[in-house]
Amino acid sequence: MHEYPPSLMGPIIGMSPDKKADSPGSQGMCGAGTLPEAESASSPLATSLDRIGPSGAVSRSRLEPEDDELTNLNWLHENLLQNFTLGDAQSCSGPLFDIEGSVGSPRGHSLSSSSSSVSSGSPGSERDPLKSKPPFSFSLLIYMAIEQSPSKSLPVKDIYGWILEHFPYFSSAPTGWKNSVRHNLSLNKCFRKVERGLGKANGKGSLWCVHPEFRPTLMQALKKQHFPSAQAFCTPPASPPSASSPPCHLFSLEQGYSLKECDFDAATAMMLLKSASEQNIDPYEQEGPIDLSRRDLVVVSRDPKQDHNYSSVPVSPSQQQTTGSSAPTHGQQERAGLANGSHPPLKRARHESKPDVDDELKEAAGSLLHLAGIRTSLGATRRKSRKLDRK
DNA sequence: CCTCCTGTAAACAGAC
DNA sequence: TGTCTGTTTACAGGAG
Repeated sequence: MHEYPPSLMGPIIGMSPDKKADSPGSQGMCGAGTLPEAESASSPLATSLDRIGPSGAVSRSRLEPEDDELTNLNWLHENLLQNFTLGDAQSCSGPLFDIEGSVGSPRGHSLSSSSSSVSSGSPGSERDPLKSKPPFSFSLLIYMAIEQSPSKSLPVKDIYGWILEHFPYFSSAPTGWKNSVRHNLSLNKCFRKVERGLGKANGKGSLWCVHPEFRPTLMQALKKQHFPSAQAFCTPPASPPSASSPPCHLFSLEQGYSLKECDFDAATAMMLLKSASEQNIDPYEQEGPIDLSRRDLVVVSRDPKQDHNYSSVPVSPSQQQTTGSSAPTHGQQERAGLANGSHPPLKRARHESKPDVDDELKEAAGSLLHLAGIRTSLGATRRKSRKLDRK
């Protein structure tokens, strides 16, 4: 049985119907939402949005690294991953992992029938990475998008943009994926809605951010999700890959990034590390606004207990531990249970076994550090400064 | 076979 | 009014 963290599993989800109660009127603490929109009047999220075209098209790829983004995926991609591209990756030979994991896609069905489903194509046939379906679930895509944003929060539109930018596959996919994204945001507990200041004056909708409590989970899921089949080829994080003896399996990202999947895993580790370090300063654990650097954001629903559920049945923490047995229908149990955090006992327990997660985090972080130190001194430096910034 | 997770479609309401 | 956003329900398919 795979160990997808329950929280990541499906309707891991986060917002509960209570969410509705959260809406404008009852946004509780955040409702006030009227944060001093310190931001450039034009955009509360200027730091992140200003790089995004009006149409939502993100032009972040050419991103000039921002101090603010020291820990986000941008630098990771740019520095860590790209280094791989420029580095020995090219000299590597071996199975080319397309984005779908040609060696065995974890998930068979493609996003859409129209997709240039690599899996359906004969080997060797058009395996255009740019058109391949990402090996990540929407949850992870969203997660990455949010995490890589300077403010650690993005409006759906920007999430779309990020996904489109990094996974061109979606640009040619039916728009249904957007629905899926929204669906995920709403359902997935890992994501929390944040109210923008100025009463949405700067755009529709709210900002979405990752619930800190689920970061490790997401990290883990990310780590596990990208190439399940590839793990067999990869050296476990425990043994930090050295520059000289890393498994050489190429993994081509849509953007043209080419990296060894093991390295990619290391990238994940990067995130893990970052995540771990950020846990202590997570906005959610603060009394104030969610973002350390941005006080213009207000958590719409920050209570981890304020779980999402389809059935509108509030679940108390204690219930979360024991529920899962009194579910109506299969489907509903599935959803209500996961959605509202009342994961089935087993899963719930798994999710709560933080020590395990921590170990994983540490383990991954360990290899990550090696990689960071060896391959991306810049990244390390940035992360460091980022940390300082946060303080 | 069953359960769970994920993706997709669709309906609907509210906000802009 | 049309579009976007957010929520919810339902269902299908794959994996464990």
